[in-house]
Amino acid sequence: MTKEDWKKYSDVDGECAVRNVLDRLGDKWSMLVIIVLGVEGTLRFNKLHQVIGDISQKMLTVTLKSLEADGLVSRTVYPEIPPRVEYALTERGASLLPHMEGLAEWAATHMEGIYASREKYIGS
Amino acid sequence: MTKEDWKKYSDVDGECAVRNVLDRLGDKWSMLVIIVLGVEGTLRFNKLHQVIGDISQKMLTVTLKSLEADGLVSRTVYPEIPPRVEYALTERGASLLPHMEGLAEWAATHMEGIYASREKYIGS
DNA sequence: AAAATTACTTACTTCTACGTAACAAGCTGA
DNA sequence: TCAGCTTGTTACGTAGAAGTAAGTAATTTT
Repeated sequence: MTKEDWKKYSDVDGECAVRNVLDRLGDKWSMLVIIVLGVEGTLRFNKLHQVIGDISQKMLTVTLKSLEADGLVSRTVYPEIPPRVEYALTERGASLLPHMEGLAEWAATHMEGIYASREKYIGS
Repeated sequence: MTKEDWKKYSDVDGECAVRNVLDRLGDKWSMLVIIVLGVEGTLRFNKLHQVIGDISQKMLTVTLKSLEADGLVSRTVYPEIPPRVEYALTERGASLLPHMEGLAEWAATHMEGIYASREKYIGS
């Protein structure tokens, strides 16, 4: 990726597609949902809720909707009573997994040093 | 990365180091600042401000401080008048660059399909 | 007839990230 | 003497992100 390629990521005109796409993944839960679906495979709503643990029901639905809108997660409804809805990564969502794994591995590798830095740092 | 490895990323007890580290990078400006410093090399405050274009002065200082606290960016003050302060990536910050490039390339590749998905999607 | 199940929705409140604009320090050149 | 340069800080306000808790629908179980 060259210097020229990167120029376009600072959107002076407010129209940077890359930033627009990544902003959605930068919220509190999207990455985690993708990772969990990637690791566990297809999951129902309540199971997802239980695996993540500390997400509220509302934020789980909101996050899933946004991921579904972007075509990263598929939603399959089985018209039974009580209802059954299964969530899974789409191909596009799965293609994102390696990058998230890369980031997470980086974080796991460096977190000790980062914590040490934070403690030493005296903000003005 | 195995299933067991990922288990720890859902922090039921509120203590997930990976999430703690990545949360700082998920804000509006951190990734962009790292990318710009990675591409352009060492930069002074005002130059950084000008290259990014649409960041406020306050958010640039806040973002830089947080990156400095985490040891991702170095800050060098030259005691001159008017002052000169240079920012650059540390080794740790530079080690993050490939992952960001990976993400950005993924976004550039998929943004067209994602935009199409968003338009087709009818949220309830 | 009451309670449980599943997958949500809605209303309300709280929190925090971010933006704007003014001010500050300390020397320099007009 | 006074505006101007660079790198910030401070006070203040707001929009949107996120949390809480209750409600809903349709059916089976007790």
